[in-house]
Amino acid sequence: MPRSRHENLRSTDGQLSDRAQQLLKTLVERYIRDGEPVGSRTLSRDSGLDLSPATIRNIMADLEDLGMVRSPHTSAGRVPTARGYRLFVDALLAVKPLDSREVARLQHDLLREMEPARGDSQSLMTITSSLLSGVTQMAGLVTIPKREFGAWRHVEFLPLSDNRVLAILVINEREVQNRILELDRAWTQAELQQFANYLNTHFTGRDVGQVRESLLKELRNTRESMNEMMSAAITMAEQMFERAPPGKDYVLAGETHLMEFAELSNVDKLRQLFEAFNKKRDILHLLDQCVAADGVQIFIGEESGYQVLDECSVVTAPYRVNEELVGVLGVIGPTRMAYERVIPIVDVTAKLLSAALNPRK
Amino acid sequence: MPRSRHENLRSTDGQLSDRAQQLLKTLVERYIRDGEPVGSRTLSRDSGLDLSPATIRNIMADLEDLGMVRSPHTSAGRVPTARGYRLFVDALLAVKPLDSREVARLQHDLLREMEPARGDSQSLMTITSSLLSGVTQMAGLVTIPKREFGAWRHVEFLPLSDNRVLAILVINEREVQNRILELDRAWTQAELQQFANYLNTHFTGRDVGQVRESLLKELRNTRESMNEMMSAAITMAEQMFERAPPGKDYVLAGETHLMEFAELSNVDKLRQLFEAFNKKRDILHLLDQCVAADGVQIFIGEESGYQVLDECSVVTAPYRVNEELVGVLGVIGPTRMAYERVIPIVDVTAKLLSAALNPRK
DNA sequence: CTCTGGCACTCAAACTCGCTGAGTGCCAAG
DNA sequence: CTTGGCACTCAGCGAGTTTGAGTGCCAGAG
Repeated sequence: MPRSRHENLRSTDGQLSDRAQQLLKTLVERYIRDGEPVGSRTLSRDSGLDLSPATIRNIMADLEDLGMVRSPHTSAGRVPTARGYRLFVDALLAVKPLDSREVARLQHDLLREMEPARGDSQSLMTITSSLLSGVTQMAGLVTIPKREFGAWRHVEFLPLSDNRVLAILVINEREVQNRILELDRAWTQAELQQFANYLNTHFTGRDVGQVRESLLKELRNTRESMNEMMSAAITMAEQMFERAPPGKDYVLAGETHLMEFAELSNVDKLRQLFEAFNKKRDILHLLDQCVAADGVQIFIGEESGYQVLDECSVVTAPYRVNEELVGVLGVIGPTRMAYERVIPIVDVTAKLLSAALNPRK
Repeated sequence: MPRSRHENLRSTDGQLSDRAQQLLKTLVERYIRDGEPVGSRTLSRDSGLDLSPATIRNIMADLEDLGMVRSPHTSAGRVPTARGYRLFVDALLAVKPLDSREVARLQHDLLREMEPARGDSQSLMTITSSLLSGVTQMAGLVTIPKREFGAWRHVEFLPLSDNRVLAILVINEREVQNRILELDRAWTQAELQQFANYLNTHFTGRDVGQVRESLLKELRNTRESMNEMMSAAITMAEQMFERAPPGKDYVLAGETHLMEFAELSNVDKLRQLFEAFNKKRDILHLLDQCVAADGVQIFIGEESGYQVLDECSVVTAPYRVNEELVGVLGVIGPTRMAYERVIPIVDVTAKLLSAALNPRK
């Protein structure tokens, strides 16, 4: 139990008093702006509450007991903790939905960059990541969707040695994926051609995700009634989908921006962070958690559970194709970032990317 | 004209005396080992020359006049300059050709990693780059060859909208390249199929580079005698080769190692370096100069002409396919690197990669 | 002419000291 | 509950000191 002498600053359910919230808000805003511990005098001046520094000191002591703020050392001002940021972001921050002129600008920039890469979703991810990083001056991040989407265009099978077959699948206008299939027997080139023809006539123009699903269903339901050729063709297509695309898992851009922040000027910390980016595993795991939740997600500092992200926050939003969430994008920056600006940017960018990926346009 | 009072320490043609060379050698070795300015006393002890510190100081003054060494400040020892390193690697360094056990180890590691990626040269580059970085504890670097190589396997043309065609070229076992061709008129799927058939029957199994050359020749020589179909097919194939592969230009690995070096602990310098890696342009230009020269090439510090590489050295070696130099690989590290070790490693790795890429095995 | 010991000198790095100013905690009075 | 007052703390800064490694130069020995 906190030994604060001002228990009544919080209402009974553990919430903070309005006054305390207002002060926390001002403190966080100040700290985000200047990056320096905020003292009671400053708060007294800037909070608009007309309280003396002494009173504010009392309230700050309470906030400290609650773990919302802390002092770097005895005679410094207060700095928000992860928990303080959390409250700030959840309850105190008024995210204004981004000036429509700015939205237009983002959209314009994105479309301009995307123009030459139309139809190649890998490039779209890269471009979007760069845009995010450029506009926020932090690191941009876009996951490559695990689920395939887009219109089935064409498939081609080429025999390799040892029962192996190279499958080439063209999706959309210009997206080409290739896998190696390990089969249980060798097929002649003519047979493979037949399979490809069969699949192409059936599936061309349909959404790849749907194709995948209907393959599963069709195989189970009508296996007996199929002739050998159809059956083999479908088995191959199935295997093609099973082998996950070998590509990378997310596209990162503008990592170098992170080097400009004072709180990351520790080279060792920086190194660990960059190594985590390269290893990808942890970051990916974190991002996975964000695909599920609709809307903007925020991880603040230690909240993420990964030690390297100590002094970083991650702001993400999922993007969708055909109403289905398929990936996330976002930014990574110092905990001390301008959430107010970053949140709507990430939000809008996710929507713009969704729009760009959406087949009907 | 240097005002040294010991002109005779150099022989008439401007070379250094043996003694001075020996001292420079010891100095560079020391400095590479410890990273700290080397004083006259240390040299007197370690050079094996049986000279007093005072004498050595005189010689050092000469070396300083010649721009081989410099003092960080008055009362510090001497540190090699780029020119000093240059003389060291060119004349003083005895590169022993790497223990055959170590070669075997390298080869073993490389082959083990490459096994699952056989036939996909992009992956081979990535793997090689990682290996270089891992074994040298610096940044590894492999350029993607500009010239294509490998056996033509299969080509496929798919019509897109607006006279555009998606060309898919399969090389070797599993390497798939695709380009978009902008043509002067639309072709039907059947026509495109004919073109592809024609090209495949003619070229399958042949080296892509040779195909490219013979396309140029054939088109000029026999254009008149060809029927329209052949002519169109060849024009398309030509265009396919013209459009450079869209991929990246080099594969970098282990940049993070560079953060561990004291001379790069300046965050700002580090940022500039990493930005140069991302922009690629300058680095690529530097690497281009290395493809021509056979054998190991070394750029030391400012020699490269790029300001960001100030305190870095780049050690490269070209690799080849079919006796032809097609790309370079190498490492980037601090000027103060163990050249003696790095040079043979880069050399051998280039040979190993060449072997792995060589079609006849 | 070459080498060497000696000597004066320089300078970065490490440490101390004291000061200042921003800020705190606590208390007693309004 | 709020406030002014007071004692206290502590990082940061600048100035001063010491230390040690190392230099340059000189004069004498070989």
